[in-house]
Amino acid sequence: MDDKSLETRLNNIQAALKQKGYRLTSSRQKIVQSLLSCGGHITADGLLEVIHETDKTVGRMTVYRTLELLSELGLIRPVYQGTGAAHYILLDGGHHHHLICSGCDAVIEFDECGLQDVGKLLAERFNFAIEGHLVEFYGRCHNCQ
Amino acid sequence: MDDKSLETRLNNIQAALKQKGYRLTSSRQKIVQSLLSCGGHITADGLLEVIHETDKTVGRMTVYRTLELLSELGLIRPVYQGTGAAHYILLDGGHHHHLICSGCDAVIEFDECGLQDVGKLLAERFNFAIEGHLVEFYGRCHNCQ
DNA sequence: CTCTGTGCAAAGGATTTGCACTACG
DNA sequence: CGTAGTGCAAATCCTTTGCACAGAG
Repeated sequence: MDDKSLETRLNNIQAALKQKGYRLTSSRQKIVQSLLSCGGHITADGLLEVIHETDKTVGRMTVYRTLELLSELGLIRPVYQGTGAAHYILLDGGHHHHLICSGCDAVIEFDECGLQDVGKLLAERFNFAIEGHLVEFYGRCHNCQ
Repeated sequence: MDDKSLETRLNNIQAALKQKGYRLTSSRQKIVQSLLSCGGHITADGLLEVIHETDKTVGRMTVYRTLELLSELGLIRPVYQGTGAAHYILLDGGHHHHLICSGCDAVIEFDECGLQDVGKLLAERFNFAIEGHLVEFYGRCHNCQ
């Protein structure tokens, strides 16, 4: 389900930006690239640090604004993980699934889903245009039990 | 699935607190009571306002701390809804399912789930003690399409 | 060339401490 | 009675604006 290369996903996101009339600036490219290569599950400031490892010219504000933009486009999504700042997760193909350990905040992503049918049912019942979904299991990982 | 009365749910939460050695103060009782009666999906400050309608003696700090405590116990969970402050949702029986409209931030809760099997599979595969889950569909509601 | 996007600094909120006081058990 | 819990105010952290400048199209 999730066998796209980073390259492909980068292109998809850039295409989505372009299609909506947003510009493909070098800052945005670096931000998207870094977000993809680190796999998501990162805060805005955390992402800024990653970016600064290779490029100091991108500013914090641009990271915040780009993440907000990508959220609006439905490409990523902020979630709470532990306390404090928002963590952004990637929404490949509109959905995302993970386990979170409430002990150590470790994250394990998975692909199983089985929610297509439920989604269709809900879309009909509530007259709702479903664009994607997030599934989050929480509990205790191997080490924290 | 979700046919518990407010009374029952209040007792369950209070029992969970007691069992873990936490005290059942009057502030905590009011906070939990207000949270249940408003159905969740509310910010800390929003909840404080609701409480203050009937009781001005509960302080903001206590609300924040109680919500954090309930989160640790797995009884509620903070989520992003729109931007700004964290919204807390109730986790009855460990799980919660809703639709969120990305246009107007309306929330529709539902009971369908069908994730028990997936949960068991994941628990085995990752040696993970699953305590509950959250399912969030997002898209556009009837009015926002 | 024009207008979107950027970066800085400062403002604005939300959440978290530190500490003396209260009250549950 | 002792300790967990509370409330206030100040501190801290995260995020958003205001504005002049830079760069994509």
